[in-house]
Amino acid sequence: MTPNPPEAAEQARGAVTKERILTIAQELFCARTYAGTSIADIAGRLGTSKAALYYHFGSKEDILDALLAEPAAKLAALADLAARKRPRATAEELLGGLIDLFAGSTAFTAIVGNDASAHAEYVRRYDPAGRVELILDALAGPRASTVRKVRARAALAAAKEGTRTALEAEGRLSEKMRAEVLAGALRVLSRP
Amino acid sequence: MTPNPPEAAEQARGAVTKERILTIAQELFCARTYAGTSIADIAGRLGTSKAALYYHFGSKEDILDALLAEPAAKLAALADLAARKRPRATAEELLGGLIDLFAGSTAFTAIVGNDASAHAEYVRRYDPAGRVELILDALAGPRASTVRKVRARAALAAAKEGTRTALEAEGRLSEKMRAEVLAGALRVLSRP
DNA sequence: GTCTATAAGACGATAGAC
DNA sequence: GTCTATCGTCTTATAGAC
Repeated sequence: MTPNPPEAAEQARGAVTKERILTIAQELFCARTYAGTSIADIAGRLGTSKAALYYHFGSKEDILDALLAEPAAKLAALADLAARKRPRATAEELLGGLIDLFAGSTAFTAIVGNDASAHAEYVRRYDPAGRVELILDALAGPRASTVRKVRARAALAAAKEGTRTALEAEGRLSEKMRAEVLAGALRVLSRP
Repeated sequence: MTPNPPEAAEQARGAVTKERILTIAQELFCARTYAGTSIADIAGRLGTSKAALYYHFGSKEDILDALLAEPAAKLAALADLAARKRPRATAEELLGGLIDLFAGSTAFTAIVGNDASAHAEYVRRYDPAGRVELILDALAGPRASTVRKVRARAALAAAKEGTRTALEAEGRLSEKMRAEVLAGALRVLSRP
């Protein structure tokens, strides 16, 4: 990955820097959107020059890539689950899977359905099939009415923002909180 | 407003152009974020030069201003309601008021809580007091636990996305849909 | 009210030294 | 692996003609 690997120690330092870049980029992309964050902003926080940053990543898009590739793959798996016929996936499984996805990547949470500038890029590269919409369809049910579509979208939003808030308040998503958020999202989806 | 008003007809044409600019800007800011939309983008859709656009608005920020000033004032009124002691505002009143706000301005819906690039600007100019947080506190109740805060944030998100989806599907928010979205948001807020 | 032309700077990205 | 210096492009915004 790193060209001409010189020594184990230097390789390790490079990997650390790469991780730091991703952490900073995640924070800034979330706080100011992808389009609103410049390479200079990231380099400034990193304490290096822009050129140093380009040693680790070939482009600004590559940084976004590195942040979204893993959650995108997980989303694809969840979409497969949503498309499964029998046994049909339950709302618990789908919303629970989304909650775990949101808990696993704040960048994913901030970008999917929020940051349209990064979202366009994300869709082009990872989700040409519109997997979020696929999961929403599964949540709403076949040939869903507008009311059911509205409920599905609202449930997803509740799952997302609930997870984000819990994560912000407690640093991690405890089992208890996960159950709480999931129960809330399920209550939006269908009247008890 | 328009410098050196020449004739009623020309003034009217100017007002129409100004409205068109706002419509286009709203669409683009929502689709690509504020930071991701350039003056050239707007002028391109408008079919004029960038300079023509600057005749109607002094800056890019002024366009955002024109889109957010009215909903921001309504939000302030809602925050006053949230701060009222007796009779204390109900969750129905607060979430219903938010739904009406979301229904009244897609720009507000897209920006508040989503587009961080515009949100920072919005907060600086219109909401230094953090009125959304004030309403969330009222929804969660005094000295709220994390669970209650999570529920409040999830309810707000459900109200927002529910409204957005209904508006997208039917062009307007019917009374029936408003009641449906409100009921959903209330179900997240507290178990029945 | 709209145009062309252009200023002044930020942007993503690269070259080449160390 | 990081630097300085720079390229070309895009950005917001203005000047001045029509």
